[in-house]
Amino acid sequence: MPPTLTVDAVVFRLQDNDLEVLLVKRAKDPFKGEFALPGSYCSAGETSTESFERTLKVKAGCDPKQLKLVEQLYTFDTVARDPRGHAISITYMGLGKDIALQKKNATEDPDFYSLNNLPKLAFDHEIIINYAHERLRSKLAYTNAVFAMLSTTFTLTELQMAYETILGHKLDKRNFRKKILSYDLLKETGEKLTAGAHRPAMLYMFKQRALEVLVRSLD
Amino acid sequence: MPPTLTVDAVVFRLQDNDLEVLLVKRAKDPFKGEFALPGSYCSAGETSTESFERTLKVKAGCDPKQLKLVEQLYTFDTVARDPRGHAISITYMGLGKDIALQKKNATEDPDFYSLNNLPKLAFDHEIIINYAHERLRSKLAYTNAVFAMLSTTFTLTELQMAYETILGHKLDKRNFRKKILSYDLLKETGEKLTAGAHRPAMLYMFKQRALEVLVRSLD
DNA sequence: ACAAAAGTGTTAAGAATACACCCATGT
DNA sequence: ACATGGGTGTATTCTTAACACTTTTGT
Repeated sequence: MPPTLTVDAVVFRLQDNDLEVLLVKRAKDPFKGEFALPGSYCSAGETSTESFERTLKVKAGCDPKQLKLVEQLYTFDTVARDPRGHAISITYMGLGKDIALQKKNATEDPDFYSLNNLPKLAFDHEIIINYAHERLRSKLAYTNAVFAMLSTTFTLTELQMAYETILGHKLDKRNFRKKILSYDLLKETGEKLTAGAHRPAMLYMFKQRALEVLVRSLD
Repeated sequence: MPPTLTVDAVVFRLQDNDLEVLLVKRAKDPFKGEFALPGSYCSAGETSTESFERTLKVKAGCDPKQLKLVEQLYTFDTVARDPRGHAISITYMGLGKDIALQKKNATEDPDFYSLNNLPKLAFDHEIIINYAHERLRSKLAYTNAVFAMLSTTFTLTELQMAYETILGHKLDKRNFRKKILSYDLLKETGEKLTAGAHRPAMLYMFKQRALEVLVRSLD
């Protein structure tokens, strides 16, 4: 008799220089009406990645193809975690940009909420979100993972702001540019972005929009 | 109907400047008689850590209290992973020193095997072992995790050899000593170890025999 | 006296940090 | 002409890496 197996999804996006996470309002007890991460039971014949994708579609009206990076986080289990009894939850983190939610197809009223102002959460979901945030922060330092949270093209200032938002502190402009360019991850598009009464900014793109691990760190 | 949930254990020890992993010979099909990581089904009412500990006791005659550090690795799942059908495996890594195996109480003939000379393994267990080895290598660089694989007291040469064995390459003696001492993790015991026709070596111990995360890396 | 491992410092190269002004544009 | 964000370089400190000889012991 195996324990109950569930999947929970931590989906992050950047919006207005804020890091936001996708939450739903639970349709059923326990914690009915409270905020929670989208989650559901795993079914036989389904990998946990497939359960993750199904959960996003059904519970949050979110097409998982919009996520540019998905990574398994950790498998949480304690007997007391879920008031219904012993549950084991495999958690995944997904990152995207401009993630659309088809609320009319979603069963649990999904929306994004700023990490700086989280509502009270069901289960141990606040712990899971903090774990995911910490993982994301540390990945920024040794991978190109930000690509998943930006448009295809972006200015160096936008890139720096993404880092600052996720890390939670300011970075030095000259040092940041020197370092990120030294990694040879970016290429100039040749296009410029004119955005107001000031000098236009060069638009860059990542050479690879797939996860790359760097030798030295960036923080 | 949830998928089958199992736990697999990767237990490492250092022996004669070799990194060794605990393997069993499977008592039952599938893969009967082949080498595998100790593993079993999770039961309801049991956390996965408890399943891990029970597995070690029953399958490998290994008292889990001998492990000085235990860490969850990853949850592997693919439909094809186990010929019996869909299985999900939560994997744990355990580290110890002088790990005793009570073979007469073990159901599956446990023993340690060098990572440099692994037999053919059942399931995807070779992948899991490589994943664990990689995790261990990277943990050496930013934590004091080696403590779990050494005696309470040790010489700096022993410590360096532990690093070299796990990392798989030589380190510079003077730089290694300078760096490891600069972290302030070690204290001199005042005792010396006389071990042959040469100058005796100072014995050190870790100030904390629990996981600590360092600011800068050691490699 | 010799063999064997323990112990020890310096120099050079590279990486990280701190820091301030000119440039291109819109109004 | 002025306000706004874009773009750039240097000096200092810290970290890493390379490298060889003396010390203490047992036989």
